Amino acid sequence: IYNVNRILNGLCKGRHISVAFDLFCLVLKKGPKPSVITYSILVRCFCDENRLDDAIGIFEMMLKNGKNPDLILYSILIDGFCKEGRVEEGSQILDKALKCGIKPDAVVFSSLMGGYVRIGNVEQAFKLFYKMLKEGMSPNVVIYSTLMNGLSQRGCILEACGIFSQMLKQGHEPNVLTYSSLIDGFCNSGDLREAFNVYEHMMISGCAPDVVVISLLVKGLSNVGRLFDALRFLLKTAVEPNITVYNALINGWFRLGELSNALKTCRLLAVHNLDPDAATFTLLIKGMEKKGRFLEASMLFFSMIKKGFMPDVIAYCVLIDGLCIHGNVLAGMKLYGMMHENHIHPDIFVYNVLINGLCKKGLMKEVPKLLGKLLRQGLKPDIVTYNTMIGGFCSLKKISKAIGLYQNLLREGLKPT
RNA sequence: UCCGGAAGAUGUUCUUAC
Repeated sequence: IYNVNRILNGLCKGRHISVAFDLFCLVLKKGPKPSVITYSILVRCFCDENRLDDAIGIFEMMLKNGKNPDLILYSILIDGFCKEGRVEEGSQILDKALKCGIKPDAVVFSSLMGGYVRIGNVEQAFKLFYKMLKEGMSPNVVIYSTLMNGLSQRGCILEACGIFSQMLKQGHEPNVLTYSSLIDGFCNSGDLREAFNVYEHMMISGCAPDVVVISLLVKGLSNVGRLFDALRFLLKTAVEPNITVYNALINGWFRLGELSNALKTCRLLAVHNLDPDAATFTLLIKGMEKKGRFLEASMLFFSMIKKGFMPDVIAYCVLIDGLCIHGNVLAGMKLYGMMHENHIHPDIFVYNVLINGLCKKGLMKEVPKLLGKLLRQGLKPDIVTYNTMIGGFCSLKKISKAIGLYQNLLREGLKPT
């Protein structure tokens, strides 16, 4: 079974899910008897594919076959739920594990904390952190970095620094991920000087920056219009930039409205043997829209398809938005239909963009149809949806309708912005 | 003789009062 597990794991890591599953079924029938690790590999595999139901299915099959899950298997499941944003269910799984006498370790805590950070609930992540301390566990660098990351992306850079020094005091060595959280935090709070100080510091401490760190700094400079500083920085660093770094530059040029420099940067990609990705196309589409060049935006979208890139949900969203803002909601709806044909599931952003298009045209009667569709898809109107509709009713002077919606959103537990 | 588990980067929607 040891060797079977190795093969299974290889297949899963290589995303050959159906082959892996066939092998698994074969093993179930003909032996050798699968171990907890065998099941764990499959559970992990389905979690990575966002197929939590199937993951649970394997888990239950294992129970039926008389095996007891261990800490790592629980950890895989918990992490799977957390990564899907279903942290509460993740912690329910932990409760189950506790009842079986399994003690969570730092990995389990970090999964849950990461899950809370992902849904924007840093407070809850901290509660878990304190719980760890109370239980006498010592947090490791992953735990600290997760917290720092949550704080940084919330704009709480001072608190992130506090956690950082706490980590140092406990004798933990920061790594490149730890530093990147700090750098991101300083960039987001507009303190590029400090961001670069951290960068210098990490290099002096013998921690080599990677392309993510470079991209953070390039983004930081680009987003405040310091494109030439960004370029100068790229020349100095030994790290080979990737497409994400170039996209940050392209974004920066577009923010400045410098279409020609944005396009020049795109042409540089070929020189450096880099291929544009979906984000590159989206940036270009959006950039064209900002210049009012809607036809070219649409053409880019279709040339993207011609070049073999399937537009993702964000690319659709940007183009639909452009069309709607341009007043062509009908074309937007057409693209919305096209998404279904291509098996791209519209998300709440797409619906908000379409609803915005309808509201701006005063077509409030059409909105409920879209609401019905998003609900049937298992989506929920968010605060942006409500704001958009409220704005639509207000501009039609239908204040009572607007107030009705406002009360509705409060009832849904949404926070007005 | 390490068969399974955790953290970081680019693109999208509403609002944001001179």
